[in-house]
Amino acid sequence: MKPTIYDVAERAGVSIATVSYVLNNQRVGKKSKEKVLQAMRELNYKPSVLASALTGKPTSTIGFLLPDLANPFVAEMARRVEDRAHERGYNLVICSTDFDPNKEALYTSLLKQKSVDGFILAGGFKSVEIIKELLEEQTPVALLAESHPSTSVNSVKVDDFTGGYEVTSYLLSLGHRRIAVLGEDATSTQDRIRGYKQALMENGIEVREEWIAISDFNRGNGERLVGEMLGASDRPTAVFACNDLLAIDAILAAREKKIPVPDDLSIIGFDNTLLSRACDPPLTTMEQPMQDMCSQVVDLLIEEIEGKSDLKKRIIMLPRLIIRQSTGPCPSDKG
Amino acid sequence: MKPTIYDVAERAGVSIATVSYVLNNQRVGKKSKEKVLQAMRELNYKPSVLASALTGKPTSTIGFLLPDLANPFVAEMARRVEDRAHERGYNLVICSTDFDPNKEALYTSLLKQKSVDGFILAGGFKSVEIIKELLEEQTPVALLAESHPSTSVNSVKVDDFTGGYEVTSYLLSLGHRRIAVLGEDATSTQDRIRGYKQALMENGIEVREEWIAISDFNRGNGERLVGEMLGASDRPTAVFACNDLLAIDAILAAREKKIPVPDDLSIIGFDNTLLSRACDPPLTTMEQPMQDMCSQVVDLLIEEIEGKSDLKKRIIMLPRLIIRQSTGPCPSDKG
DNA sequence: ATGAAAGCGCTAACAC
DNA sequence: GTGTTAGCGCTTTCAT
Repeated sequence: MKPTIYDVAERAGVSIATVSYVLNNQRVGKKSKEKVLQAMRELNYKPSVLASALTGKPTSTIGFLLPDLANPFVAEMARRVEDRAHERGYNLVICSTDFDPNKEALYTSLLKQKSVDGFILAGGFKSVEIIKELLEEQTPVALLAESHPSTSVNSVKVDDFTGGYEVTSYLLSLGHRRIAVLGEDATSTQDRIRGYKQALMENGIEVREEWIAISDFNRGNGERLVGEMLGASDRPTAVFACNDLLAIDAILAAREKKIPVPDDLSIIGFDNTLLSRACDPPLTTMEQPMQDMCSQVVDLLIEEIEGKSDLKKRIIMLPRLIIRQSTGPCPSDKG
Repeated sequence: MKPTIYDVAERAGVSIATVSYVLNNQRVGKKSKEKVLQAMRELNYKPSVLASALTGKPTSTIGFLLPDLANPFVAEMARRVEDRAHERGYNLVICSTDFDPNKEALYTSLLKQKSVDGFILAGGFKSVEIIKELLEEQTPVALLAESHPSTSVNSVKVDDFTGGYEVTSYLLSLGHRRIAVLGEDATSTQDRIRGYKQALMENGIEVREEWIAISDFNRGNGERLVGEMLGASDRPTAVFACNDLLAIDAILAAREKKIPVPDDLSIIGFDNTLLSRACDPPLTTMEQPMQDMCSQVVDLLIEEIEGKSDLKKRIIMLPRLIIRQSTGPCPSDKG
């Protein structure tokens, strides 16, 4: 049987209270501390997190709800969050919610039963009610790549509006005037599109709603949407995809239609994932400072969990344009 | 405060035992059962997994140790495992071990303290000692995309030897005689290389050790290794990469050296991940029946956890060749 | 500085 | 069929 504090206490010739004290670095005589430590080593004793959690102590476990672990961007995020959490002595329970409010409710409830200390909710978390509920019951929460303007909750994200604005400005600077957007049904997309519209407007360019496509989360859907836009006689010369995965959809659509990228069509992504280097042509994209963002949410959450700070923060980071080979001057402008 | 069985019992006018019984679907009178259920609803009662686990019941949590969540292949695997686990009512605690035995030891120990019911160890798990240790203490374990011939442990994987053999046979059938391999330091690579050598030998082709490259786990390392092989005057006409990520490294190396794929160099991958469709040219690759494999390990592990079966199984699935555009006839053979 | 003992929420004999 | 009660392993108050 696994050794318990009783075994350790007995072996060290002290009471279980004393053992518990050394476990928690409380006041203990140097001598008995040494004996206890010795006994622990000899028995290869590992305290039970369960038992200690039952008495009210935290479990050092964080629930991480994300849309879909199979998405490389999300997976990379998960890895960064995991790393930081481990560094801080926490474990991660990961659940993919598929943008489904039912799953969100299910998993938050489940994880609460398992006494996670807090939640990190990653971009694309749908249910504001759940967030509010967690907040009300004082469950520590932090949002990653997402924020809720009206709610007082910790969050870390990039400035999506600026991102959209800068992407569009860059395309404009290349001479493009006919710029399409491919996004998904998420708040980040909305903000990026606002930035896109702003940039167009400032340059006196009309926004064409038929060039704003929102993909659902089925793989290949973006490819179809871009295909349709490219099929029209009057087609865009540039596509701003709201993430790298969608940008690849756009590349596939262009390839299908035999439209050379970037010569006849510029494509720009968002996220700067591994994918953006691997695809052909390598993707011009907006980089999100992933590592930083992930460390920050974890730290934010842990601060709240450990009660070191009860002020909520909203951290906004700035994205950065990475120019590769999927973008070029507007065709009609060329020599 | 969160309601406990005591609250429920009081409200329903029964004893806590009765409440516990309905919780566990034991013999209870229909009447009191109804009352208890009613009380639970009214109080929005959720049982504490901690407390029940402390009495020896399982936690319905599985520890999933994998090499690196940021690797898209691994992430996809994680997602499948997650799905199946959730279907069966289990949660997943995921830890990336980076092929580092120290991390492996750390996380298994940590998760044992948190009373996970069992472990799934994914391909590339280094430490045989840890596996043996888990086995000895009767901790349920299942291996995914990995197996240990000498140990009696549940495992699910593809037949790597056959995979390597078939990849090589296919390349041979295209006329290639100078075939390089790019692998990583994993048992799966070793088996695939055995298959590769076997196929070469059967065709009377000499194995050239300088064409067998093993990449470490630093990104871009594979690219360098292939670059070196392609730089030699006497270079291979085909590269067998032991996973899609490495195949992309090979594509990048070829692109760098301005060697057209597949015209002057055929490249073949393994895994059939999302990447293989997205890259250019789309990758010919061996498909692992990921979804099946993942469901199976989860089921295998849960069977052991729930004590429904104490026989160990080793499940071997067969990989399947997916032909896309990264492979073609050997240059010198061409019209 | 250390120990005795109550209690965290639940399970499972055992008794009725 | 239902209640009583003794734990599960640990924390923590209160004495000493």
